[in-house]
Amino acid sequence: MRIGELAKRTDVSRDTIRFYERHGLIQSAPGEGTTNSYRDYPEDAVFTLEVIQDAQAAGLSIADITVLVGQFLSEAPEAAEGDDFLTRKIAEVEARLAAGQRFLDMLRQSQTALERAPQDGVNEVSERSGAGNGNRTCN
Amino acid sequence: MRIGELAKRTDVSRDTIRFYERHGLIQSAPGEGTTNSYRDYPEDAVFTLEVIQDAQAAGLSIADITVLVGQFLSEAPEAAEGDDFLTRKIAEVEARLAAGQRFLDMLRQSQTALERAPQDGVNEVSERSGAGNGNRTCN
DNA sequence: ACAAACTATGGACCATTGTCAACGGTTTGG
DNA sequence: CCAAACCGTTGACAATGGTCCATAGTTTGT
Repeated sequence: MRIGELAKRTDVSRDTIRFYERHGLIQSAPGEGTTNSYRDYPEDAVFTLEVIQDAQAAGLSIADITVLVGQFLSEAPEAAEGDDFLTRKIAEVEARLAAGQRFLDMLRQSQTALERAPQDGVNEVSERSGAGNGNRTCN
Repeated sequence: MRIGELAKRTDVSRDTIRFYERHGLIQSAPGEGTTNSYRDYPEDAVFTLEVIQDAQAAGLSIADITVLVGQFLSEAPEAAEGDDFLTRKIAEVEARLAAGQRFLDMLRQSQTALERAPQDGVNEVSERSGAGNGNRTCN
């Protein structure tokens, strides 16, 4: 497909798609059997772009995503160093998601507090990592 | 406490602490009863900085965090608009964490696949949002 | 056939989030 | 007392992740 369709289907702008391509995140081929300069994006570029969105939500950089997406979508005979990288990134993302979850819990507590006292506004939210399910890890 | 101690206790550099302060994320007072220019950081700045780390892991910008931290740590009589902002941010963070979790699941699947086939490297990981607990939301 | 819509390329530009260096003043341990 | 370590301010610098513009060629609907 051409870049416009890909952009529409993934909600990623053309400029951003080209930016990703320049950085090696996705690939395209010269248009099959045409003489123009239009590039042709494979069907799975849609999937790749969706994964990239998720990976960014997980806090990974373009450089990291490039490596990881390369490991997903192609053969990966570099089991030794590749898996090491993968393991490090998993730990990193786990930590980040746990922290994000911690913050989300705080936001929800704050919202609850506001709902129950809509006029006099003093939040008694404090004491990091309290009891209950306050600091569950979600693994 | 002074900035050096705060930096050590939170693992946030002095420069970054000052950067946050310039952007209104934390406050300091002129040193109590001293004539020098040293600032004094309250004890709860440690907590605030920890929350900031978590909030960044949740994908929030400095500007957003400034607003939210202000709502936590001070009185918040603006229930109407404030809670609206809070609600939007909660939804945003929920979506981001769900996406991040999706990606983490992919990483783990990829790792499992690599472990079971350490030499011939073709990952048959595909088909977004599969069965099992693959796309649980963690809420 | 012709305008509207699409495409590629190149480089400029931007916001965000820090980081660093320089300079001069302050505190503190020995 | 003196050097080492600390502090504040200013302003430059940098990496990341895009976004925009101009220019020029291509496709497509009517």
